[in-house]
Amino acid sequence: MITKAEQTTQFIIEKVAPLFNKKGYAATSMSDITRVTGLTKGAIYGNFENKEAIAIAAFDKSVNDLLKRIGKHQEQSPSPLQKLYLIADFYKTYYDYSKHTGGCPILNIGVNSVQQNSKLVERVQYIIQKTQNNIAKLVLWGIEAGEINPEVDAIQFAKQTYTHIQGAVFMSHTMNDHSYLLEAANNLEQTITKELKV
Amino acid sequence: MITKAEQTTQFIIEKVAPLFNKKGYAATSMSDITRVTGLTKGAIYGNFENKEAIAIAAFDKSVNDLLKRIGKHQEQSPSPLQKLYLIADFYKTYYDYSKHTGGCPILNIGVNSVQQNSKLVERVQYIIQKTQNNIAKLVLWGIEAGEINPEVDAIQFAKQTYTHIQGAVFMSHTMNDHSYLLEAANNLEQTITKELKV
DNA sequence: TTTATAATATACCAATCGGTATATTTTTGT
DNA sequence: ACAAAAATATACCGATTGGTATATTATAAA
Repeated sequence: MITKAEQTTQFIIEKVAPLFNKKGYAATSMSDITRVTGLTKGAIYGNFENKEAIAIAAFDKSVNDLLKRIGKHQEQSPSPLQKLYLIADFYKTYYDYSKHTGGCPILNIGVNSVQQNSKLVERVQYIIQKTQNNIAKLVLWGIEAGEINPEVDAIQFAKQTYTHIQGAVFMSHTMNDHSYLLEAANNLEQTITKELKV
Repeated sequence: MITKAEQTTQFIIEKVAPLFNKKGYAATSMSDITRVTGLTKGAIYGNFENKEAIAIAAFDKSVNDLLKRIGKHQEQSPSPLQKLYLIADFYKTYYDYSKHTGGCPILNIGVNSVQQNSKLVERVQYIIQKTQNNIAKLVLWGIEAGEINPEVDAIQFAKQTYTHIQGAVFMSHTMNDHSYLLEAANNLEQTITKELKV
């Protein structure tokens, strides 16, 4: 049985996630939170211990939504090589998607919680590491499957790929220009074709 | 003649720039500013109209220091191709440099002022555009000088290069790991050698 | 339908926010 | 050394901050 409070908790998280994403931890106030939810402080503090707990739940929600989406996009092919192409393909649509969630949670929360909020930055680091490992695993899997050149350094490729993508996310959002993400995605496709594909 | 106020203004900016860089606009308070400067509100508001003016001056100072440093580093060679290599070389040392200035001003102020402070984000956009144009100009100059393959798309290369570097700045600082910047710099050197050099 | 409990609203707290008026001190030109 | 002006310090402003104690309302089991 799903209680009323559990519903309210989810409702608050959904409403508040884009806010923390956009403004960051310090700049998001409790009155911002009551405003976007239409609830009072009593309701908010009845469901969360403090502001930090809300920010953490909001980050987790944003990231889980994102990871689910990327995961689903990769289901279009069972081949590890094709899954790598599908990651590039995913980021062609990421500008519009992340706009309506208040920006990229990894980038935004990463930048504005580093050396500011240890709990948040630890979560960001964990997600980055996890995402990187997933890319590296696809490469190793592709090598096993004979689809990818066995001389490729999986971890180095994963780091380089994720670095470039996050750079493109930053540039596109800061410059209000879709093209950085499009070109980074195209570039990734070319790199896969030239340097990974057997 | 340099007045006392002008001295104080510069002093405030120097002390405060790493603070805004690290914490962002909203999270940096006037009491933070009086604390790190050792001055009172009277002195601060005697030299700046408001908090936003301090943040803008701090950003300009951080960026000017950075651009001067990159410019100086490139003076080591008159050749446009070598200047591109020197840009890659510069970013090998950027992790330590940007750490003691509270992080990269372009990345940090970019992320936390986008859709929050139009004056700041406009300045960030201007600097990104300017830096990109400088890279593109080096490529064009290198083509004219016969050092660089004339088929290279200068603007595309500049965008891609700057995107990758900013991604590496983000990753290194968020993950507390120098290697992202080192590997991005090495990667840039390889790209110059393989795709630009005639 | 009643009752216990869970969930939300209201009203408040001290602390801090950005900013200002004025008093005091320091600098500057003479 | 002195007076005028510039620069800095002090003391305050109303508004807002995150958070809490308590009152009220809604839910759910009997």
